[in-house]
Formats: sequence, structure tokens, C-alpha cells
Amino acid sequence: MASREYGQFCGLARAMEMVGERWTMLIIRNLLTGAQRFTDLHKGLPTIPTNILSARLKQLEEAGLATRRALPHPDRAVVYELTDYGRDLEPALIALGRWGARTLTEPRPGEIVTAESIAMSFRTTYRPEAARGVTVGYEVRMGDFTLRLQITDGELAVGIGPHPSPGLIIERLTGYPIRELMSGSKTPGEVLRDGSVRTEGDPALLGRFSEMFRF
Amino acid sequence: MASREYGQFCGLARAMEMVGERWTMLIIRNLLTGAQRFTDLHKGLPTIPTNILSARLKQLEEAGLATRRALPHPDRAVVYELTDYGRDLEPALIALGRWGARTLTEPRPGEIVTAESIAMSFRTTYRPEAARGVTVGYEVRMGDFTLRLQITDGELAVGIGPHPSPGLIIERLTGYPIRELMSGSKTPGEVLRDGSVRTEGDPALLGRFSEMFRF
DNA sequence: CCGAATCCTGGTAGATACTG
DNA sequence: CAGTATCTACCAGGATTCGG
Repeated sequence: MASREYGQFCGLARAMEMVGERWTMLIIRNLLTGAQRFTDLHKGLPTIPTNILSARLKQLEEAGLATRRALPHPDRAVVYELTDYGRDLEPALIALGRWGARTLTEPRPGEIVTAESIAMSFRTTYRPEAARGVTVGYEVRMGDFTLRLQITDGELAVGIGPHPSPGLIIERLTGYPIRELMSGSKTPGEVLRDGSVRTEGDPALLGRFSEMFRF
Repeated sequence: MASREYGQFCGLARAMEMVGERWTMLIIRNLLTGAQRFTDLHKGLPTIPTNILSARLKQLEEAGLATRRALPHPDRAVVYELTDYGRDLEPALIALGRWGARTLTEPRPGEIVTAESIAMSFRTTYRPEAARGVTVGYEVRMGDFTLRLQITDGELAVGIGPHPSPGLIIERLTGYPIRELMSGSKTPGEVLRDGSVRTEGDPALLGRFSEMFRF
């Protein structure tokens, strides 16, 4: 059930037939952080109509990009999860997100920042060449939510929620210190000194952080 | 005039607002091969309604992705051309095209193959690591159209039309020898021997070709 | 409460005709 | 050649409803 076809024998056309409809890419972005329930997805995409979310999930399942799975007994819930095939879209989402981030200065009126959009920004700004052979875990506390970054031998995995054993906890206190670190407009020393950030753990890991995540 | 907004402060959301509408990516794909007139674009995307093509070009121009330029006197024509900003989408299109190409076996009934879709397939299959330091030009004749590939010090540029000074001319005679070379289902020797391809120039460059372009 | 299905409305795309 | 105009069909947005 390829939604609407382009009539061209072309990989890009095929891709756009499968994931080019409105909302689909953002749903995949959110599922990249792990399995999510219908309600979780709706929380992360508050303005999507539920019937559209429902329809997109069905399409993703039919196209083999995601699976729908009923959790075992205690909490009888349904979770949606990307298949390997769906997860293979990550490089494309990163490339798109990186391009789109160029016009990302201030949130527009009414725009929200979700845990998943921040998770995405970690993926798009991650520089593997600055993380060669590195293994370290970060917990990033943003007030409304907490993210975990695990870099294992230079491979990044981003998740939502606390980190079980972080090498460094980075806690945002005021302003946008994380973005300032990533853009290079402030140094690790500066954000520590001006009180916009508080850390717990080895402070040297903040310097490494600002090298590995760069716009 | 960001078509319809997602309300999220996120690079991917911004990208999808700008280029996520139906047809937009394929128009950009076609413009990647160089400036094109309205009619050229319509030839390359025969099933797009002209009002939609018109609307998309206007949006691309307003968003700063493309420019509309009237050619000097003799042929009073209008050409559309990507800006640097628009051309920066190439990595994202390649990533999407590569992902979409996984389900690309046979053309579906009614699906056409255009010069631009083939140009795209050269971009998605190009392996820079197999072309380190290489400088060579190919002219690929497909019957209905001819493409030129110029690799300069490992950098690929794809265009439509003949190559001014090709190191090798690859002419398709029967079947799909180019795709078979790229997929590895046939060797350079085989496509030469079975008569599906004819070359002009240094035949050894066909081997190099099959190394640099691989699914 | 979770995960939708249903209904209605409005906007966007498709097809075709037409014009400077 | 390079679009605009018009009409229709479909898809998205929003609210409500419904079953487990």
C-alpha cells in the first residue's frame, strides 16, 4: 500500500513514497529513541491528529518499517518499535536534520522543544571523528526531561531517561548552555562559571562533550 | 511562507516544512543535474501537474533553495537553478535515495526511467573511498539519453548530455548492463563479451567504473 | 485511561483547459 | 514556452465517540 506513487524507477522516489507523507519522518525520529506507545508518540508530537498518527503507524507497519507489539501481561500496552529496516533511515534523517538545523536560531512563537527533538540534535551534531575509540556515558538533565548519551568505542546511542552509570551528569540550570557549547559560542569553562550549568562527575568530560557535539 | 508547520524546534521538522511536500524532493533531485527550464522539469517529471510544479518552484525560490533567472536575449527562456543552500541538500537526498534503492528491483508497471533518476543512481552508488585521487571522465549512453560522469580527484559530478572529453564511452546495447555492473551480478568482462555493452576508449576504465559505483 | 475509529470540514493535489 | 485557471478528488486537521 504505497500511499501515492511517483511513477519513477528511482530510489529517492521510492523513499518518498514510503516516508514522504506528512508526520512520518517525525514519527520515525521519535521511534529512533526506542519503542514507544501510542500515547508516548502523541505526547512527543502533540499537534498530530490521533487519526493521522494511527494511520501512519499502520502504514509503517505494513511497509515493514515498524512493528506493533503487545507487551506482556502486567501493563497491557501496545508499543511500536522500528525494525532494522526502519532504523536504517537514521543516516537520512540525520542528513536532513543537519540541513534543517541551519535555520534553527530561536524557537518560533508556539514552538515546543521535546525530548526527541533534543535527542535528534545530539545525533545531528555528533562528530564520530572527534570520538574515535571513546567510551563514555552522559546524563543530560534539561529540567523537563532527561536524556542519556552512551558513546561506546566511538558509537553514539541516544535514549530518553536517566543514564544508569554516567561518567558525567550535565544539568541545565538557566539559558541554553548545551546549545551554546555545541555552537561554540561558549566554552565549557564559561558555562560552568556563569552558573548556567551544573555537573556531577569528572568535569574534564564536559570538554570532551563539547568536542564531540558540534554544529 | 513555510507551507505548514510542525510546531517543533527541531532541524528535521524545519527541513520537512521546507522540502517535505509532495514532489519537492524530486524537483530538487532534477535540479541537481544543473539549471533547467520549466518544460525540462516537466519532461523529467511528466506526471506532476503543472500548477503544482509552478507552486513548488515558487516555494523553492522564496525559501532561497533555487533561483529563477531569465536567460539573455536570443532564447527568451526562464531557467531554475539551485542555490548553494539548495545544493547542500544533496547528502540528504543521497541518503534517502540509497535507502529507497533497497526495494528497487524491477520497474513497476508504468514506471519510467528518466535521465535524472539514473543520474541520482550514480550519486547514490558512488563510493568515494574507491575513487581516492582518481580523475576520469565517462560518457554513458543509454539509448534515450546520455549522461556524463566526471570524477576529479575523487569528487563526482554528474550531468546530462555528452562528455566533452571522456576517458571511456559506455554504450548500452541491450538489457541493463549498467545496473548489473553496479550490483556486481556481472563483471566488466561479461557485459563486454555478451554484447550488452560497447565501449570506446580505454577498456580498463570499465573495471574502475564497476568499483566506484556499487550498490 | 489507552488506542484508536468516525465524522465533518477545509486545504492540498490531480487533471485538464486555457492564455500571454 | 511558461505558466494560470478551474474543477474534482483525496488527504489532513479537529472534535467526538467507542471498545478493551
